Amino acid sequence: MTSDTGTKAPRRKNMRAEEREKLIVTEAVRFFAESGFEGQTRELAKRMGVSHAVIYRHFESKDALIERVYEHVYLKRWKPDWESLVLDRNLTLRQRLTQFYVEYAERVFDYDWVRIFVSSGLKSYGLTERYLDIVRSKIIEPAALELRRERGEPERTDPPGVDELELFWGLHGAVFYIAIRKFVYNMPLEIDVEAAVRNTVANFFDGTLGRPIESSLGDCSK
Amino acid sequence: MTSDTGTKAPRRKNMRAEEREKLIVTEAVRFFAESGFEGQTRELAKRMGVSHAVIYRHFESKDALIERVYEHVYLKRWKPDWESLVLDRNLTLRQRLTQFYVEYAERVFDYDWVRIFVSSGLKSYGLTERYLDIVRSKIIEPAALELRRERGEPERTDPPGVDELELFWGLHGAVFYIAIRKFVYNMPLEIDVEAAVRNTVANFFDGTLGRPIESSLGDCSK
DNA sequence: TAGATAAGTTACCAAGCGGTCACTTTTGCA
DNA sequence: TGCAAAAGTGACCGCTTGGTAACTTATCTA
Repeated sequence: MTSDTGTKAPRRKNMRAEEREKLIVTEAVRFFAESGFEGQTRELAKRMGVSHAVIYRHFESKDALIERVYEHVYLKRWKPDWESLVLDRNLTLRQRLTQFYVEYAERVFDYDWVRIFVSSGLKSYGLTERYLDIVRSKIIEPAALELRRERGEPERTDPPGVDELELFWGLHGAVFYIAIRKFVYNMPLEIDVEAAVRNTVANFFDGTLGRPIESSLGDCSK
Repeated sequence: MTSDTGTKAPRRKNMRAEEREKLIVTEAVRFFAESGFEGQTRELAKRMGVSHAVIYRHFESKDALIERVYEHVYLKRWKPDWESLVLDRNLTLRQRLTQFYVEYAERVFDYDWVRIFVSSGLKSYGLTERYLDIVRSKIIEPAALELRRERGEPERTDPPGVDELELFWGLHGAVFYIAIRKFVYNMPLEIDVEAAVRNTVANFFDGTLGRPIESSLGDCSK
C-alpha cells in the first residue's frame, strides 16, 4: 500500500519543542485577535493541523498561553529609539511627533495588535495599564515638556500639569482612533493610514481653521 | 413556624412579565458590560435572586437577550436635537460642536455604554457599523459641509471629500478616546470629562500652538 | 541499528453552559 | 373563595471545553 521507496518515510513530521512553541504563539496571536480570548484551544490546534493536546504539552494552561501572547504582542513592538526621537531638538516638535506617530502606526496598527490590545483592556488583566504607563512616561510627558520650549515659555523644571498631559493624550487618542475604526469597528478607511496620521498631527498643531484641507498626500515633513 | 398574622403571606413575589423583562434587560446591560457577552445566564439570574430558567421564560435565547441589550444601550441614547444643532447657523461651528460633544459625552460616556459598544465592535454583529453610520450622516458630514462656510469658501454643493470627513472623524476619535481611557483602559481621569471634551474641541479648532494651555475649567463658550 | 527520549494522538474526565420541561407557588378575577 | 393563568423552580439534557493520561510514532544518538 505504501508507495515509498523502501526507506521508512515518516507519515508525520515532528517539530522541535522550541519551534512548535513559537508557532503556537504566532498562531494564537492571530486566533485570539479574531475570536477573543474565549476562542477554544481545539479550534486553535486545528488551524495548525494538530491535536489540541499538543498545546498542553507546551503550555501549562490556556492562561499561560495567553500570557505569552501578551508578551509577544506588546513588548516586542516598542522601539526604544522613539524615546530619544521625542527629545531630539534638531527637529521641531511637530516633526518629531509626526515621525513618531507615523512609525508607531506602522509597527502597531495591525489587526492582531489593536484587537488584542482592546480585548485585554476590557478584560483588564492590568496589562494595558502597564503599557500605557510606558506611553505616558516616554512620549506624553516628554512631549508636554518640549511644548513649553516650543512655545517660547520661560524655562521651568516642574512636571507637566494635568492639562498639559491631556493635550497630548488627545493627540494620541485621535491617532489611535484611526486604528480602532479600522480594526475594531471594521470601518473601511478610504485614506491610507500614514496620510491619516500625518493629517491628524498637522491638525493638532495648526487647528482646523488655520489650515486648508490637504490632499491625502498631506505633507508636513518640513 | 411562620410568624405571619393569619393571612397567607406569599413567600415569593411574582413580577409581571413586562416588569421582569425590563429588569432583566437592565441587569443584563450592566452584567455584560462587566463580563463581556460570554457571561453566563446563571450568573446574571443569580444577581436578580432568581433561577436562570426565568430568563428563558422571557427571552427566546441568550442571543435574543443580547439583541435587546443592544437596542437598549444604543438607540435609546441618541438625541435627535443634535442633528439640527449641528446645522444651527446662529452659533459658530465651534460653539455647535462644543455643545454637541458636551451633551454627547454626558449621555453616552458611562461604563455600560462604552464597554458594550467596544465589545460589540470586536464581535462585529454589524451593530457598531450601523451606529457609526448615524454618526457619520448626522454629525460628521453636516459638520464638514458647515466648515466650508465657516472658512468662507465659495458655496458648493458637492458632498464632502474623504479628507474633509477624516478631519471630523479625528475630532470624534479624540473625544471618544477620553471615554475609552476611562472605561476600557481603566485609566484614572484626573480632569473632569466635560472639561476634557471642551479642551479637545477647542484644540481642534485652534491648534496647539495657537492656544495657551487652559485650566481645567476651559471656557470656549464664546 | 537498537532503544531511549521527545513529539504527537486518541480517548476520556469533570465542570460549565445554553436550553427545556414537568412541576409548584403566586396572583388576578369570576 | 376558588380556580385558571401566569410566574418561578429544580432537575435534567446534551454539547462544549479546559485539561489529563496512556498509548503510538518520529527522531536523535551511543
